[in-house]
Amino acid sequence: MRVEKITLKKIAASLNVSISTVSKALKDSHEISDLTKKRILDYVNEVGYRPNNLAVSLQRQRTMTIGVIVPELVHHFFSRVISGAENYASHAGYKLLITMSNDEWEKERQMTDLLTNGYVDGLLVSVAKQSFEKNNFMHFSTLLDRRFPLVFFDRTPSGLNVNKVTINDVEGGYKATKHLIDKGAQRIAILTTPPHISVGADREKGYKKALLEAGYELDSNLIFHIDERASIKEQIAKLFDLNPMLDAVFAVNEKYAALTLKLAAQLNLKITDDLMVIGFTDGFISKSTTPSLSTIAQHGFEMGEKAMEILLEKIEDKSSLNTPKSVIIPTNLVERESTRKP
Amino acid sequence: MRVEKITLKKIAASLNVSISTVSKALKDSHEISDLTKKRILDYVNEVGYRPNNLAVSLQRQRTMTIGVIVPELVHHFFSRVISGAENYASHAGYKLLITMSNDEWEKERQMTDLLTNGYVDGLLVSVAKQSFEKNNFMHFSTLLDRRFPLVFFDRTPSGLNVNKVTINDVEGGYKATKHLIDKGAQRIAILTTPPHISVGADREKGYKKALLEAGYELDSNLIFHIDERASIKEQIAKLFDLNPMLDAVFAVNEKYAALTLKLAAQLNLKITDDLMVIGFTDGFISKSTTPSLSTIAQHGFEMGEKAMEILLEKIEDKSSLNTPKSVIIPTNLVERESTRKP
DNA sequence: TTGAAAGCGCTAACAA
DNA sequence: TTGTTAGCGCTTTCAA
Repeated sequence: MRVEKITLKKIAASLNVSISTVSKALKDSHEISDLTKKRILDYVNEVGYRPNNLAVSLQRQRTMTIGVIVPELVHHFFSRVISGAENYASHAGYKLLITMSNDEWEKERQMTDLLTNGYVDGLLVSVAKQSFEKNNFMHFSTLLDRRFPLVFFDRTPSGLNVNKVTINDVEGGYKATKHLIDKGAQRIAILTTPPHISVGADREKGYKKALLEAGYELDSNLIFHIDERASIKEQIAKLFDLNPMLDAVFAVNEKYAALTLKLAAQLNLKITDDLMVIGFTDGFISKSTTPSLSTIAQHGFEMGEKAMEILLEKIEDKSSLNTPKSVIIPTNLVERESTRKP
Repeated sequence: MRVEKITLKKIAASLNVSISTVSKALKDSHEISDLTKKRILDYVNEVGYRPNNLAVSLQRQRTMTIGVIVPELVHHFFSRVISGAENYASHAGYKLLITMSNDEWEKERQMTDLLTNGYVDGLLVSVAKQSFEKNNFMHFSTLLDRRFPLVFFDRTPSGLNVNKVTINDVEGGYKATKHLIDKGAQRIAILTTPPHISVGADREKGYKKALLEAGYELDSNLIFHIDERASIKEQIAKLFDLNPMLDAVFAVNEKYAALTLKLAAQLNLKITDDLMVIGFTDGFISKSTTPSLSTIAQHGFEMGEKAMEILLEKIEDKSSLNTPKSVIIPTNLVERESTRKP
């Protein structure tokens, strides 16, 4: 069992050649004779040499890897974005290194630091909730100053002129609400996030826009900002308690939508006669509930691909860094059983 | 806007001191006078210097980061394991770098190579499906030869004596099936993976064991190996077609279980009178379906913590590498509506 | 065709 | 208290 690590230096010593000869031979350089090449290659295969990536990257000042920072991994949507990014990146010869911020500012800062100081050539980020709460994006503005290639997706920092790929959340919220209105709903509630989460706030804007446009009145009893630190289910239960006449719910994510459905079943409410529900994000959950959930599809995979496309463009052509690019991925309504009326 | 990168060398030159003085000052070394320290620190803060992690790691031969390779991210279970691993690691001062194999052998090999040649001090892996199909684990045996700290979780390579944290899948399958038997089921089907996926195969073993022990006969019509490249739903539909007398289904994962429930609703089968369903993995899906799903909880978070605990132990005490450690995380039955009879 | 040497950015032993 | 130097493992230019 071998334990010491093998380096070019050791190979060179064993074979009585210089380090540069070994290095060149491994790159199949024409400078090296076939005989020497073979001798070196044979030996290298035998001992199972692997170049040290740290040294290579340090020297090359290029890593061919891209960093991704997401708030969490459990969300189907983020996983899809990552898959899309991975797909695009791998075709271009880049690898992906993924980290989680856990929605914490400090961890986001730490991972940004780790990745952008040598590990990766570019960074893809969806911003942590806590960074919005603190309204602190200085770890990103430093990167911008350094002209480090950086693209945001879905959750983008406020007040910074950056590259970003998002969906039109206002429009998405509008579409969802409009759909409920078209189906005849009279009292439509929204289950949304606290106001500092831009995606939730925007979907809420769309909700309000659709209601007002249709001549409905806004009712603050119907607008619930879910606090995830407490029991989500109890908060939804309270919504039902407070609003006996409720006939439709727009939930800004799959989780809230699925829980609403579950609670409705417990309350013996008939979908869609008594209640209609529409969610957001077309993940596995929406397809597998009974009844299945109508939703707004976000196309995470495409978002990841597009974000990576922009990032690689910024990496390969640094001059393009001067003009931040902003792309909006279209959403669309997916109608399923939870809003399908005869 | 600053664009060139700042290094110790440049700082030293600007301040007319040596590189090592700057380096020491940044570490708050007692060797450096307070005056010089202040001068350096002030300057460093002003220009926003960040050490190059590549250089630091190369020099230190230590990165304080751990690599994780998972088949995919969309599975709630893997996300939970990662969270557990992250939790333990961060308390010990380690960071996590996550990559996906996409269940592909080549990508798994590539990421193993990338991470273990400089980027990380240790590796946590759940093996790709394709590696089982090819029965090729040489990228791992090379690591073992090199005595690189390595711990597997959930899906472990066959025929290699390695550190691993798993659940007892045979026992899990047994518990699930036994539960259905206890509830009075007569014709119990299993929806499982192709035989080369060890976790599926083991759960199937437990299924058979429970049936035989209870005096049931094994019926190959009731054993379905799902091929995920084709429509899962159609395959489940076929199971129902073939077995009109079917009264219970054990699905080896949440996805198959949720789809079974959905199909049952479409066929107007009453849960639990006509059909009972039990799944595997206690994720969000199992809780949110209607009826909610009974399942075998795998405790992914604990698995991640334990795997990381073992890995860090191997890293800190290299001598422990000689004795591979194998830990089994207990599973438990979670009874919900899909098997709850009056 | 091969080798010497500089350098990527940093740490740390040793010298001044 | 500060600076010089060697070296982590590699690439690459230039010399032999």
